[in-house]
Amino acid sequence: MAHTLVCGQCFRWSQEQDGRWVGIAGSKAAVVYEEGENICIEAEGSLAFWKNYFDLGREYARIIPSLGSHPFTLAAIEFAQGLRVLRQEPWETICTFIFSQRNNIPRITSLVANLSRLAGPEIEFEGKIFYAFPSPEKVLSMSEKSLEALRAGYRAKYLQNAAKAVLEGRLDFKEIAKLPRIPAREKLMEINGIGPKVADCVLLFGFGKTDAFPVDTWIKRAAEYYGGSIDQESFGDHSGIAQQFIFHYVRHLGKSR
DNA sequence: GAACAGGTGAAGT
DNA sequence: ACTTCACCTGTT
Repeated sequence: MAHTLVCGQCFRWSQEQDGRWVGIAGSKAAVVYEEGENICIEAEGSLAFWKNYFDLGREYARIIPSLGSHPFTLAAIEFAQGLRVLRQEPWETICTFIFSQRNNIPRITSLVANLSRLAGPEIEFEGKIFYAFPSPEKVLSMSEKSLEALRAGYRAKYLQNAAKAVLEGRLDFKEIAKLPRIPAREKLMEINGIGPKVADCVLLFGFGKTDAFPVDTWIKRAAEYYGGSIDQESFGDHSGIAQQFIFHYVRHLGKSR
C-alpha cells in the first residue's frame, strides 16, 4: 500500500498519524489502510471507482513472474511488495507529469496541490475541505494572478496548451484509450509540452497501458545494473509495471547512499 | 552564488 | 539522428 502511494506515480495522498492514507482522485476523496492481507477503502460514492483506481482486477501474482528474472528486477519486486500501478484520470495525469519536468517529488506535490486549491472545486470529506482536480475549462480560464500563484514557471503554458487541446478535441481521451501504445504516444506528443517521457507516464498511469515504459533520469541510473543499458522488451508485455518497481527501488538505493 | 531537480522544444551540428 | 541550451522556481 505505502509503496503504491509514494512510488512517484501519484501525488495526492498523505499519511495520517494513525497510519491511514487520505487522498483524492479526480473529484473523490478516500481513506485507505491495510488490515492484514486486505486493503480497506472508505469513501463516499461507488466502490467501483476505487477498485478501478487501484486496478484491483489485475492479478499481480500472475504478472510478476512475467517480468523476467534479472537479479535486480527480482530485488526491486522484493523491496516493493504490494506495489500496484494505479489507473488515474487522464487529464489529471497529464497535468501532473507536465509538472514533473525538471522537478522533484515535493515540488510536483505542491504544484498539484496549488492547482487544485486555486482552480479545483471544493469537496468535503470526513468533516474536512479538500480540493478536487480542476477541469480543462477551469485551467484554461485561470487568471493571470492565479497562474502566478501556481508557481509552475514555464510549465504553466504547457498546462494551458494541453487544456486547450482537450477542449478543441485535438486531445481525445476516448481515442487514445483505444489506440495501441505507439500511435497513442504519437498522439500525445503532438501536444506542445508533452515529450516522450511525459507521454509514457500518461499512457502508463492514466490509460493503464502497462506496456508503456517511461525512461527518466532514475531509469537511466538503473541501467548500470543491467549492464549499461536497459531494454524494455526484456520485461515482457507489462514492462511498465517492471519500470515502476525498478524506479522505486533505485530511488530508495539513492537515498541510503 | 552556482548547480541541480523524475523534460521539452528549438536550434545547431 | 544526435548534441546543446534556455527555461521558472525552489532547494542545497
